[in-house]
Amino acid sequence: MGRKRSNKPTSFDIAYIAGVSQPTVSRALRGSRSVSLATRQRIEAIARELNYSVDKNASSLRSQRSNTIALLFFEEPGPEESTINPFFLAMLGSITRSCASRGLDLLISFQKMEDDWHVRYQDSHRADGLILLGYGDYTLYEQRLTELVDHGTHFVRWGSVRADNIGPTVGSDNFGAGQMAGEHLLSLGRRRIAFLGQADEHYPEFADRYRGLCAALGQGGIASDPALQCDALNFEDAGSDAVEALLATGAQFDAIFAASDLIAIGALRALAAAELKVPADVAIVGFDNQPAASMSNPPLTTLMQDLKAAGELLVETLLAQIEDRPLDNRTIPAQLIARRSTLG
Amino acid sequence: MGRKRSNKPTSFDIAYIAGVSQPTVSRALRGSRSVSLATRQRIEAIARELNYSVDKNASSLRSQRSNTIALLFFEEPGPEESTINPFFLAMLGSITRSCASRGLDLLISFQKMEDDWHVRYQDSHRADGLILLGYGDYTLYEQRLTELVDHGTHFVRWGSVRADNIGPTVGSDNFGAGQMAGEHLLSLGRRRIAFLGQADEHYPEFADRYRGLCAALGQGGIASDPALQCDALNFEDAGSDAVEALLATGAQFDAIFAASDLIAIGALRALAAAELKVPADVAIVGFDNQPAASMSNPPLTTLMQDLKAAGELLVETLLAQIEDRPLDNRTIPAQLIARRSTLG
DNA sequence: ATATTATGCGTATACGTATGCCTTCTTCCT
DNA sequence: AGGAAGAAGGCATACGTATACGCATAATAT
Repeated sequence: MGRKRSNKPTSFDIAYIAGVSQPTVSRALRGSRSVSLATRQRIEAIARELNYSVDKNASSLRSQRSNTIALLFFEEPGPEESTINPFFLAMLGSITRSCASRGLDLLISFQKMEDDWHVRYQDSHRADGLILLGYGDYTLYEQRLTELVDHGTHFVRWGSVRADNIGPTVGSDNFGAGQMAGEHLLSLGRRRIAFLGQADEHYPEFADRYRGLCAALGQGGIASDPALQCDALNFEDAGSDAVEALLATGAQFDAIFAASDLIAIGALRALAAAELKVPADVAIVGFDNQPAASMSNPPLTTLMQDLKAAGELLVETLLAQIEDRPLDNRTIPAQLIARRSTLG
Repeated sequence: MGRKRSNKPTSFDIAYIAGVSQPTVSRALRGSRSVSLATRQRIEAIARELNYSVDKNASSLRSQRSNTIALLFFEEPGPEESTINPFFLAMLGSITRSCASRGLDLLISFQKMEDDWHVRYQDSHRADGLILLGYGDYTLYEQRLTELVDHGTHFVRWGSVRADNIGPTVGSDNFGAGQMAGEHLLSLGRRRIAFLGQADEHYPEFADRYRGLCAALGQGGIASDPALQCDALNFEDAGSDAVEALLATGAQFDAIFAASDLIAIGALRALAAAELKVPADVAIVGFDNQPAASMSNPPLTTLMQDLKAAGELLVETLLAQIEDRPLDNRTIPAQLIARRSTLG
């Protein structure tokens, strides 16, 4: 039965007990070299005994550094209101761990791209920097990013890594992954490969995947047929709609590369409805290796991104940005997970 | 091209421009009634124009209230290191939104139950309170909870709602849900229903579900057979192991109620391996309505918890706790989602 | 008319820490 | 021995806000 209103010990209390001044306590606990080893150990012992912990608000206020970063998810433009992209959710785990291992606190928030999210974090000293996750309308996104840069706000973004990006960006090697998907399908003898996903520059990651696919086709001596590219945003119904549209055009195809697993799963549904066998009639490759990908019927061949590396790199890049260290955009390789949707 | 080092405006700047004192600015922006309407509006206009935002650290330090809550996930004791229980992940979305709508910041973190997680948040004024999510060894959990209570730390916990809980608890109506599962299976003519999941009081939620099932059986005039209860922790392999163990005993059963979808999916795998048809030979009901539940083969009948209500209630209860308002443990009803794993 | 209360705002200060600067005491070099 | 340089720590103060208190002026009561 402890007191309800425990008087939290301060650095002054410790100083008094240790017979030193408050600043010395602060220096000792922060590991300053100008405190003797003996003094520091004495102070540390007292701190431990009192169950002291540094007041975060005071510390952040004084040092103007919160050791906190904010993770902002942007909701998809798709129809579902409440569901969050599972890929980003998975990334959350990895980012959280990266922060924890560096002693950083992590603030998280979901935003609509249209909202004034940039206002809430920039000046309030809530966070030292932002990690931005989410696709969405790239034109609007670019505008926001420009505002952040102009304002001097620190941030990293997950997305398509290009030379002319606004602000530092970390992302998968989407081009390389698209190539792998293409090569995989070519090696299985497929020649007419459809791409389900936006291929325009408003959706740069999808576009990169498509360009990778085209590159693989080119190397295989096959011209890519624009009729086999079919727009789809990142949700399941978009996938089935796209397949239906493709079938309606009468286009011939023996494989599909879907820009995401969600799209691929929708596509599977539409193919089943059209009585097409997977992979006998149509082989299909997804992207993201979501949990659902191994549960689908048949299990989905897909491209797995290294989430652990991704989270690590995001945090590392953001810190570099905050501490004004030089930083280089970097790309994370993907890996093909072959399952029965292509292997049969 | 904004300045990199923008001199953030303070309440003093606003005061100067408005021709009032700094405290008046503070009062105006916080909506104190002791500032005249005219003055307040003038101040608000200036603040908007300067893009002013209250410094969170200073505000929290002075008021001793951070308007931040921390969400702590406890990792499963199971084998997977990096994966997070999808149910809690889904809850995250709902909690985030509840916080956002109340203007609260949300700090998140994953912990091992063994860690000293209670130290980091209690005194540092990082957060006003904690939301605890996760199962795990209940004995250890209880010990930690007692420490929190003794220390006067505010928290709410997701779990089994009982009269003798340590600290406020919000949870699904696991007993009622277990009953629904039982009634559903009984109504389909099943009589020998196995339960996969821990049924002892170290895992109170699973135990509640089991008791609910037994109650339904009792009302149907059927004695529950202890031989049909088979321990399983919350991961996939536990489900298949349990089914294999059950089959090995030679026990007869025509239905399974699994304590979670993960367990159910593992069970499906083992049943398929044993060449048992679902639902013809064995009907199966899961719990959680995870995304994967609709993807399995056959799609899984399961119990859906109202996550939106859950998040809302967790936050509401925590705030009540923080503000010392009276609070009552409350329970959230579940809903049965019937799919082909029972309907055929 | 005087006593009373409410309104609107300024004064002073506290919240708890981190850091620039200065002082003291050693140590070491020439 | 004298002075320079380094080690260890104290002193003063700043970070930006919120709030207890007091003081006018105005409104109301008696």
